[in-house]
Amino acid sequence: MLFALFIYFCRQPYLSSMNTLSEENYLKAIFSLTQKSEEKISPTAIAETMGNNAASVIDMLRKLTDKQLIEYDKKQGVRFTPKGLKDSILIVRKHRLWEVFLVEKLGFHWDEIHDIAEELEHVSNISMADRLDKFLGFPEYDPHGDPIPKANGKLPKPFTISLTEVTIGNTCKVGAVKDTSSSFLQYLLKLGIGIGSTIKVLERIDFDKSLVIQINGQHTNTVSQLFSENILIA
Amino acid sequence: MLFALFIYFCRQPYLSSMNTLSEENYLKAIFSLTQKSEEKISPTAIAETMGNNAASVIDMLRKLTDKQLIEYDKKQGVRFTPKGLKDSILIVRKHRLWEVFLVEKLGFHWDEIHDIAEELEHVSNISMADRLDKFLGFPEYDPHGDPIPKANGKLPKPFTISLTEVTIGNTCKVGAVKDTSSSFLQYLLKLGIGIGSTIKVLERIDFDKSLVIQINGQHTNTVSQLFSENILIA
DNA sequence: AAAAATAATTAGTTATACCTAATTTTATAA
DNA sequence: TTATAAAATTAGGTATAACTAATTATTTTT
Repeated sequence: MLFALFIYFCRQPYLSSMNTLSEENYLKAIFSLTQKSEEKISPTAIAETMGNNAASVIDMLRKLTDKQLIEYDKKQGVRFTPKGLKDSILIVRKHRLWEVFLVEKLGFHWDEIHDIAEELEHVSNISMADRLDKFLGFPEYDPHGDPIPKANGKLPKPFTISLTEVTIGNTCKVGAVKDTSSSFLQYLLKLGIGIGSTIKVLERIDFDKSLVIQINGQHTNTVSQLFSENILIA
Repeated sequence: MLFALFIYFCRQPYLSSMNTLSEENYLKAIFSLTQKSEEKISPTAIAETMGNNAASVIDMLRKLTDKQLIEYDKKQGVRFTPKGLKDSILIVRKHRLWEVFLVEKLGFHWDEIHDIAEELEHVSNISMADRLDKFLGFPEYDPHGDPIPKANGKLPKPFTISLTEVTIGNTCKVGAVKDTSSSFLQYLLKLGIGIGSTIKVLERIDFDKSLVIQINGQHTNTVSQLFSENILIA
């Protein structure tokens, strides 16, 4: 009898250990917001990153709270529970590992991989991430230069200094791109800029803060401020 | 005006070129039934393979018919349209290629891969199958010995002759397993039998049609009729 | 401090894909 | 041929996860 009660009270939280596709996408969006800024995470902000409706977000926040993946109140915004953080990091880990796979093993270009990895990241096998990690040789950064969470959840140091901050005359290497939209990535491809490319900053135009840069010691180009802000140096 | 009408009438069938997860699972189930026997494919049979309800199947058959993936009437059962067949074969192709990947590249055992491949097979990028195929060296058979459809939709010859048909005293090689359940695959693992293993049939027991076999020229074992029926020889 | 704007929330609706139960149709056996 | 069983189908319902529109809270501006 007592045992039955025990079972009864243990049911709820442990039963729902797996997350739905939709839940995973919310976790990912919330995680991405925690990385992007220090501000509190609001339903509206989540709706924006997910391209959906705040009302839908509210619904889901209730669900994620019930599953003890997040805590939410209007004052503090959304915050992860330890379990929620762990789950989110695993999704990001899988996403970025699959991106490496798609580029290194299947020969996709870096502007094609995001959407594919969005599908692959949800594959639920428990040892998948670790096996993939090993197979790929434990890469630290994905093809956009984003740090890949380790098996223990730790993230390698992300690149944070943008091309706008490089002193005139200095040379640097591209560590990551901030914007990962196809249009930006394809433009970079056209300019011959990729992760590891060498960029020498020749001149800064005061008028609009555009930069004249030399790419891989070869051709020079003028690039906009927006462009420079989205190049992070190694 | 006429043009607007043209657009209007063209909408429906072409709009819905991508299939949902659920639709893909039905296509796969129907395909698997076409491979297994010559009988007409009934809603009940589909419900059985999918482990769901015949009423649900009827619903989906209507949807797949609307999308021009199948044709269905009670007399003839379910049959693919060319488009439906093409889509199904692509799913099977992806499933089996991913299975090869999971075993060859990630080191999974053959009893672990089915469910993972069920998730991977739905990844929708148009060049995924072909890139994966190339990366894996264009394998002809998956880790269970099932033929992998080629890019043009053609299937390599499947293995059809079971161990029950091997003459006493003869030696054969395992080409495929019919049953791919974990319990069977794990038992085979325990016996040291895999694809390519050598089996010599030493004796047939009249009473229950069990076989005494020698595995890889080493140890001998007695196996049931059900067991032998599920080993297909190369 | 009141008005206006923005954000959060609720209420009610929709589509998908499943379900059960009841009914109709078809096939099989008496 | 009729009774019975099995299969197909319909009707109606559920959960998920989205939506719109309306309402309530909270900020911001005046």
